[in-house]
Amino acid sequence: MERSQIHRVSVADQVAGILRQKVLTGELRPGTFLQEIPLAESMGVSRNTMREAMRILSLEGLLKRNIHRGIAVAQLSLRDVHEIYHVRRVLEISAILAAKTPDPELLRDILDALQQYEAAVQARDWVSAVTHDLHFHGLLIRFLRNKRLESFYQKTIAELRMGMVLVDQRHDHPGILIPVHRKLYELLTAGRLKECADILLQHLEDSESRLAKVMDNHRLAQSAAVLASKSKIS
Amino acid sequence: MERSQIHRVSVADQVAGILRQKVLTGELRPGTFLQEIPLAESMGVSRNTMREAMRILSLEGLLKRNIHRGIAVAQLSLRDVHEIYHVRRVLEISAILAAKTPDPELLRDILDALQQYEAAVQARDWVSAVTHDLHFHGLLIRFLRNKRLESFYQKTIAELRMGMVLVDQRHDHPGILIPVHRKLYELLTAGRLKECADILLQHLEDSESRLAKVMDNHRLAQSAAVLASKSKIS
DNA sequence: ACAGTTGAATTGTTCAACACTTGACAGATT
DNA sequence: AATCTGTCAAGTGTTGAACAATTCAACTGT
Repeated sequence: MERSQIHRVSVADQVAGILRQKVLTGELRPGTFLQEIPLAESMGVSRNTMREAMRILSLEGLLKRNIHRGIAVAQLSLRDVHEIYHVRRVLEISAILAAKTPDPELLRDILDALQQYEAAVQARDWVSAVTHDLHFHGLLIRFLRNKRLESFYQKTIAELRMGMVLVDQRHDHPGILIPVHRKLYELLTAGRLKECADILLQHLEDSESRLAKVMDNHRLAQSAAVLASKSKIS
Repeated sequence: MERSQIHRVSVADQVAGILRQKVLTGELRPGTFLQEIPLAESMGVSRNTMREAMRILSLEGLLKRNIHRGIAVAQLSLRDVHEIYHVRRVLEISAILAAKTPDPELLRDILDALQQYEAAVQARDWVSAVTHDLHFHGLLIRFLRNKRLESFYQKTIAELRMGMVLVDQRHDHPGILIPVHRKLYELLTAGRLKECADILLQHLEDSESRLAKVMDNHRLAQSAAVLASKSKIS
């Protein structure tokens, strides 16, 4: 019998998973207030179970808890974005430099991710492109062969993705990044790790400043909209 | 009024804090099974609140949850120790290399920790020495100026400390490490970061192999004790 | 205007019950 | 004797209802 196929997960964990999906896909947008009772009823679970699920997500950083005031979907500040990219630089570069004798199977997975990414870009499917882009980078971390670092990295990337769904993906141009990713893969397989790390560092810095710019524009547009609606009221 | 002094923390968080203390000090030893109802009653809280607290600690990695089977204090394997030291190497070395223009106040805190550490060693107070040793290293991480990396590091160190209380501290000789820490501090203040990182790397590797050795001896002693008790039964 | 009060709404916490799993034990079967 | 099977107690998972504590907005009277 396949022991791994059995579905033994607690309801609270499943609810946390569903909620996590909704946050990461942007169905629940940053800043949204979540009320325990309506949410619990809408998902057919008890309030206690919903509280456990929300506790999980708040410990992951996806929800922000204010005691006696409610729970809201976390909002990334520019400072958060800077921190997250700092984490990425530290971990991804460490990972590249650790790829002295890379696992062939892992290299093939990375190539797969790269090709799917390129296909998505060619099809102008930006959402899919972002997914495979992040998957590509996530696979790099596996060179570290360290569960704790991997799960911390994934948790951090989840925060980043939450912030990214907010901005309109089409304002960005992930297609520009194809040559960079291809170059990273080639240097990696060639064992030229130092050069690969340098390119990666540059890539991450570019990526950060591009996202920061988009988010800043978005923020300005948002506050302008708020001002407009306020003047309409008065 | 001092708003910061007001006691606005949920009971579940407080219970989690108390439990965390008990685990880190070794009052609750690795492998101990925790039952919800007796524990909740002993601390005067409800079962649900205790469950929330245990959920927090299990997400921190201090408790291990087996569905329908109970919760136990986590036990570090040698592989875990290796992973944790890997995390330390990656983060602490990144931190040292980031100390290009170190904050003078932080340097003074580090010096304080160093001196307290040396005093504890001189007084043969090993428990205190370990505390200040870990505090010294924890302060290094502040050079990264990154809340996410800092809290991840602290969480990881907590796991390590939990594993360390198990073994008798006196078998180790933290006094040997005084010159290393002093040297690290001197290189750091002199701005000789690359050398400092090299010494630190060496120090962490030594430290890991020393702990691994102690833990392995301890493990052998434990299983020998188990065998002895079994033979006594039969 | 404005400080103080009231009250509805929401979260924090407790309690009691039931469903589901697990592990151990006793009896049946081979 | 060894193995299988059904039963049972204990513990966790989940629910629903209740009450306490806190916040926030509306109302009050001055």
